[in-house]
Amino acid sequence: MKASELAKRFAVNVNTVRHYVRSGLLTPGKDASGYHGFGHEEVRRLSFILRARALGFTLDDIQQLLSDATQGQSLCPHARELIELRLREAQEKLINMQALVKRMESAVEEWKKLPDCSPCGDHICHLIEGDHHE
Amino acid sequence: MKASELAKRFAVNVNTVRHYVRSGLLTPGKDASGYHGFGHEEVRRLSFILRARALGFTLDDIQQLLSDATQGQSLCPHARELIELRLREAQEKLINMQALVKRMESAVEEWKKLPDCSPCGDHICHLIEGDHHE
DNA sequence: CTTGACCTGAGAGTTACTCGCAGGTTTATC
DNA sequence: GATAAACCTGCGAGTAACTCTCAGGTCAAG
Repeated sequence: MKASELAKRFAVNVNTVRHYVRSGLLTPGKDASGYHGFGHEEVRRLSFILRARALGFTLDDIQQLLSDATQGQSLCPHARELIELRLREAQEKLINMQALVKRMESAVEEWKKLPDCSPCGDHICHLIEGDHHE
Repeated sequence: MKASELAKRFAVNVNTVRHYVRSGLLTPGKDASGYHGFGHEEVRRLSFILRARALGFTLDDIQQLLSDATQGQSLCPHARELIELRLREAQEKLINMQALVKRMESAVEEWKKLPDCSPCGDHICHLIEGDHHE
């Protein structure tokens, strides 16, 4: 199976597959003419990668887990540890995003009540510099 | 005023100031020995940049707005347009983040009930590949 | 046998910093 | 007045996870 076929099968961009190959997450063989040969093993690996990605693991985490697996270890303890870390990070990021969206929404609302500013020496833009979103 | 003094005044990393200089957002003069000279104008610009950044504008947006301003135009219409765009993007990102955090939280909960997997030929990790978070 | 479709690896671009480096400057000490 | 510590400078590279583009190789059809 070639990269493009694998990509189609999982509905991902072919460049994503190539990126995973380049990063060492996938290690397809090669046929006589230099084309990739993705087999069962690679299909399973990509499936695993996409699942893990959807759970918030970084590609580097996934690389570590796969490397645990090829050494015959159970990767579960490692996976449990990592997901808790990534979850905490994601929760923090979420809180920041929520605050940002709130700031942006209230700025949009406030700005509706304000006229456009004419340029003057004191400020660059009273909408952005105003104190209505402090 | 040198870069480090400006940075301290706004409590940002001095490298951030330098980054803004490199990107053309700040355009300090130079003194005889090659050190930056940040004056009132630059202080005002940095203040504007930080406010705009906190409202979700990208540095490229801010560059555009500042360039409008130096051409004597009112940048408000442009700012209104841009913030609506960035807000839509941020809302979408927020929704994705919320979904991700939810998936992660329920995975962590589910995994508590499951034992570590022993390696077997059928899967890489049943926690990650399992169907409990579909 | 040529055209067009497809494949490959490698390199660069994205965002907004952040860090490290080599070399120049200023200040304090002896 | 020499020297060392503590600054400053621009520049290059690294971060995450792709995505795009490119030149060059391969293959099937007409």
